[in-house]
Amino acid sequence: MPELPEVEVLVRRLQPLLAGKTIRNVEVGWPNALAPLTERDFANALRGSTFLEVSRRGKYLLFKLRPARGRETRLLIGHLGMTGRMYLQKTEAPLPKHVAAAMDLGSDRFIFEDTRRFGRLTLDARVLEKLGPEPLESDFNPEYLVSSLKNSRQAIKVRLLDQTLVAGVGNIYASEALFRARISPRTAANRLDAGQVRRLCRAVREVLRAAVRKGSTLPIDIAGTVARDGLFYFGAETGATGPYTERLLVYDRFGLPCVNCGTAIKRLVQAARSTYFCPECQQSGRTRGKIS
DNA sequence: CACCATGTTCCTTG
DNA sequence: CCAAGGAACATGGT
Repeated sequence: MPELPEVEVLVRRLQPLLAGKTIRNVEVGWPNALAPLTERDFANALRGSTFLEVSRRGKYLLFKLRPARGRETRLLIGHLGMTGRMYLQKTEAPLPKHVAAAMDLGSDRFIFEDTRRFGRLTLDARVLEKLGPEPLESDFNPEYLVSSLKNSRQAIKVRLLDQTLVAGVGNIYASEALFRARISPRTAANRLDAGQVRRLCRAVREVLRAAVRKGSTLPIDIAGTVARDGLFYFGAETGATGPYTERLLVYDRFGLPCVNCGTAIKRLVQAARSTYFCPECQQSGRTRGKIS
């Protein structure tokens, strides 16, 4: 479930559930998720620690912990990869099949499960150093974007996925942002004019903010009485009516009519990832073609 | 068997 | 040194 909005919504929901809880024990189902720590070092470091605060940086979840001994707080860092989920379940409940790590909190158990195993949960904070600005903060602005894009001939869609440019945009919201900015995903980054960069900057912020807003109103089952929550892009699991239905305007809509002009949405592959766009609304180069 | 999937990192090539 | 492309990581769904 992992782009910035999904992580943000998850963080907001985990915060009140975890704050003040102490880790009594740790069970590990997939030691590689903890790298470079070993299973034993990980468990020893966490056992007895208390959750102070849950926050986010890009697509990473940040768990601030007060250790059992000593005054230094510690930072546990989570990444959901492609299929990671985090939630609480009752201690008596059976562990899920693809559990990477589970933390016993007393009456609850904090679960990190991940079928595809691209996710991570580690005390190694180096990954955070390389991240670019937060897209919803003020240092992500047109001036920054102009100067960051001017020396790259890479397609703008591919640039948006670079977490050192901006932290938290993934494959889905990259397509969505370009659609809203009416920019072709194939345009070389250094060929965007100032107006396009300004539109793109605003589109990225709006698309992410809107997704956080929608996710925040969803009745997801983070407490884990049901194994799955509804916080997913396609929303199919809990009956995708209501707020989900029109969440994504181009992503995964190949062949379907553009919501602006009715032209069939196209799909292309860039950097081995699918890109969806409207060939009519998103033309490369100058602002040619009709505007809706 | 084929191809697809919300992500990141490492290696190679130019 | 950098930019860009591709493979690798691993599993499941269609």
